[in-house]
Amino acid sequence: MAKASALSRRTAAGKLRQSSWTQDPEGVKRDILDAARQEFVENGLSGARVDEIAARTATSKRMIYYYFGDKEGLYRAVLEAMYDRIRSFERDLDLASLPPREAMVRLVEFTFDYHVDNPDFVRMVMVENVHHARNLKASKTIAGLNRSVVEVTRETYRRGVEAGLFKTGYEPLDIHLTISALSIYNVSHRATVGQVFGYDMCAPEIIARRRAMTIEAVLGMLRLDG
Amino acid sequence: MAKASALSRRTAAGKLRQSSWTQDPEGVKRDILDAARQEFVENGLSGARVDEIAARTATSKRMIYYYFGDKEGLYRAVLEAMYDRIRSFERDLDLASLPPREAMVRLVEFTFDYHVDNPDFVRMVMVENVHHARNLKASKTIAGLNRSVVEVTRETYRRGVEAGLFKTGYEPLDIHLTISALSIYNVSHRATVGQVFGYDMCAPEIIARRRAMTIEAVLGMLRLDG
DNA sequence: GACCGATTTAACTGCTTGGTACATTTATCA
DNA sequence: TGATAAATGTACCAAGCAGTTAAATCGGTC
Repeated sequence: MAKASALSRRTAAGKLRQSSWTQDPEGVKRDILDAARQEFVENGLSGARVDEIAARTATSKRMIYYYFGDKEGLYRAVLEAMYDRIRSFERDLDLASLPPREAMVRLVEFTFDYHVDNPDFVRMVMVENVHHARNLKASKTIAGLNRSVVEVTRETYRRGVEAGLFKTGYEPLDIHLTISALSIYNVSHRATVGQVFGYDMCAPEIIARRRAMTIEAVLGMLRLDG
Repeated sequence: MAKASALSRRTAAGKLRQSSWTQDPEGVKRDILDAARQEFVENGLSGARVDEIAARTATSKRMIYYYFGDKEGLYRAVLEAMYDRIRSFERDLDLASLPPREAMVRLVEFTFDYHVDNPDFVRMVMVENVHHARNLKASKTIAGLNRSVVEVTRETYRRGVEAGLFKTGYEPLDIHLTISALSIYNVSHRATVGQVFGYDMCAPEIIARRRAMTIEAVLGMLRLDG
């Protein structure tokens, strides 16, 4: 496939090999991580095959073990890279400048869109849950990371309550979980929903509809008159 | 463990075996399905080991292949049994006798509680999604099954709209998916939420809180004044 | 220009694991 | 009671697969 791209150094049939290559640790690592992400996302942790990951790279299996130790180490590296990415995105949110209600809507939209746009992340989280978050536990980097979203939620909710717009008494984390649940489901359960109900959750108009409903649900939950 | 129960016929150390056993096809099948469910729920499809399943039964590995063909056949059988169970539960719902709003609340409560009470089902669905619902596709039994919940949702929603209680314009299936999303998440994402936020989604008081919020969110979404 | 650690290749290994061959026992029924 | 089919136990196998060995090559340094 796209193996003969940037890192191309393989010969056609193994013969005639020019036996010349350039050192590129970072490039090789990125190449491996990329191939691994695809494979883990596609087949899960147990379902993924190291040989298959190696085949997807421009390098060899040996390098996987050289840089990542073992299969789980590689998996953990992929997981960490994904969480890093979501953290960097969260910084872009600037809700303080918006009035509470609009800020909350934007927070929901952001969360919803992030999951739609990053199905790989959703699937990795799913896989991680199947494995009881064992590798999340083992990772030092990730601990105390996602807290920031909760802080943003807390602040937005607080302002809304203060302005007399939102019902009081909720835990900010619970609000975040509600938003998460409604956002993740549409991606994580595409396959079974598609199969059982014949409903294509990839279709743009359906995604748009579920997005609107998610906003309504969250605002409805927070609304005062009940 | 509980291996030496109803089907007990194993000798202590293999020696001294009395070489006497009774035929019990249905019992053996149930025994295998039970052991398989535990293993698949615990480790997923690829992560599950046939030898481990056999070890959990009172019978031998040979019987698994005798009755279920191969690993995937066994997995499919477990999946089908789970969907059978949820279908039988759905019959217990009698919402027609309740006013629309109360009926909707009860529907949400039922769905929420079912998932909390059947984490195995939730995990199997998760595993199935990791595998792109490939086995759901392969199963004849399951197709056109879960439709009944949607019909119940449709009818309840219709009555609510007619009574001037609910906002118009929603798809019944979308309402069901919203309820499902909020119900499933608390079970399916226990591990990662527990790890990332230190939040114990098994704790009764937290479950109760999320249950209440789920009801609020769904009713809030359906409410007229917006 | 030779030395050295970092990087990379190619071939290999041994255990795991899904699946099977074959013998044996149990129930059925003529 | 003895023939036959269904059910079960035991031992085994071959492929799959994570992980390794050993040697070669590269990039810099003195």
